[in-house]
Amino acid sequence: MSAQQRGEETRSRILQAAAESFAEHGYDGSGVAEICERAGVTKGGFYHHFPSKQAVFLDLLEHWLAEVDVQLEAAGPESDTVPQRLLQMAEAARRVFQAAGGQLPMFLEFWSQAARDPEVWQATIAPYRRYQAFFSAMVQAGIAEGTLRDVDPEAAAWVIVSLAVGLMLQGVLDPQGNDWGQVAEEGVRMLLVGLEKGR
Amino acid sequence: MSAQQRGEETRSRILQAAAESFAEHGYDGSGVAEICERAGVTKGGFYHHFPSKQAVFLDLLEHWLAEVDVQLEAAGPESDTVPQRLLQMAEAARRVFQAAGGQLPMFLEFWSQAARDPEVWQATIAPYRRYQAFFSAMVQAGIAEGTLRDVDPEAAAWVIVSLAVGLMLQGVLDPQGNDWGQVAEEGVRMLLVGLEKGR
DNA sequence: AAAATCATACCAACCGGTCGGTATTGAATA
DNA sequence: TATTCAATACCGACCGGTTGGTATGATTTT
Repeated sequence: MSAQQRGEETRSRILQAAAESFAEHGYDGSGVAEICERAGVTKGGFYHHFPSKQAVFLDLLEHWLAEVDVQLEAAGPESDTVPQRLLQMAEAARRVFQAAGGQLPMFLEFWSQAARDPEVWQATIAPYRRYQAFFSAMVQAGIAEGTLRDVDPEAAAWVIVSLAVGLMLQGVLDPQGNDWGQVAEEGVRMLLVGLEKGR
Repeated sequence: MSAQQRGEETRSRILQAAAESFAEHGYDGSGVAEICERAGVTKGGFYHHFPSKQAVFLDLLEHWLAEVDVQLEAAGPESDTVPQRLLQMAEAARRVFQAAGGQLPMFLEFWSQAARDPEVWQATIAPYRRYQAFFSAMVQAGIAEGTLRDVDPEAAAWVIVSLAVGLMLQGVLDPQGNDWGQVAEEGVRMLLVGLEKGR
């Protein structure tokens, strides 16, 4: 195996180990030593690949945000009406909840770090506004195509994002407490009753 | 001043100092030394009143949960119809957001700790289920009084709680980004369009 | 005098990060 | 093909500083 290839493999092992550790003990609660142990690397190796613990965290954050963007765009504009697309996305949420598995607590770590570290905040909140804009445009399209009432797209988008964030947070805190995918679906359905034109 | 009174005063000063510190730097980021300095007490005093740092945290958590219960019951059953009460609570949210002020980040700390510490989790999630039950009963009452459609009360309650949690989280992360009180109001209004009977 | 309240001094454990050095690789050279 | 040599990947001991927590003594109330 080439040295370069081996290096990248080690790097990704560190990332995964860090993700697990952060999810389990939080950012502050995770020591570099423990991450190294999980990854089968020593501190020397760790600091060869990353300049600091925070750098690993930011790397993880970026990876995940990119993933969300992909998932959002996946419910592409080529399919049916806006209400149908919204429902599709709610159904997709169920899959996301299962796929994310034990990694979900990482979100909480992102958020709680964002509340204090300006750099993390920037990286977390900026995409957030993109999501809001995304849904705002979607609602606007729905109004234009005549499937949605003439509501304020901005406001509607914020409500959708809030609902999504709330579901996520509850899914993290109480994964066994409910079928959160189903709650997402029913939530969107209820909102749609209020948003859809006619009936 | 009696010794007992002075003791209690010191105790509450420690609590408030801890709340500020936790909100600012997070649980792990807050040192006992800093809390003591803020409270004008030394470690001796601190550990006289509390057995550990975590004990202070749990105390704070309980205090706040009790406060939420009070606020919930305050939108009492003596007033008007269920839709009107829901809107009132949304309006109240605006006041809560302003009143809580810098203390809001504490919530995030509660949540992120709950994801890891079983004891904190128990104390956080149990009341949660009470809130859900509260709204479920409220929706049921609305159906009974004929102001709400015949929806599934459980599901509707989860949606409401999710929306509330999502708003709270966003209010914490991006206080300047929006008038979250207004978003709460519009969100409830939109939901109500879907829930209310007739029109 | 007994109990409560707080101060001072201190400790063992742990933290993120550094650093001098080694092992492995792969291309250039002979 | 054999040898050299620099670059990359990694090791592990170590450092200054901080942490939550303790042990004990002084002072005041009851």
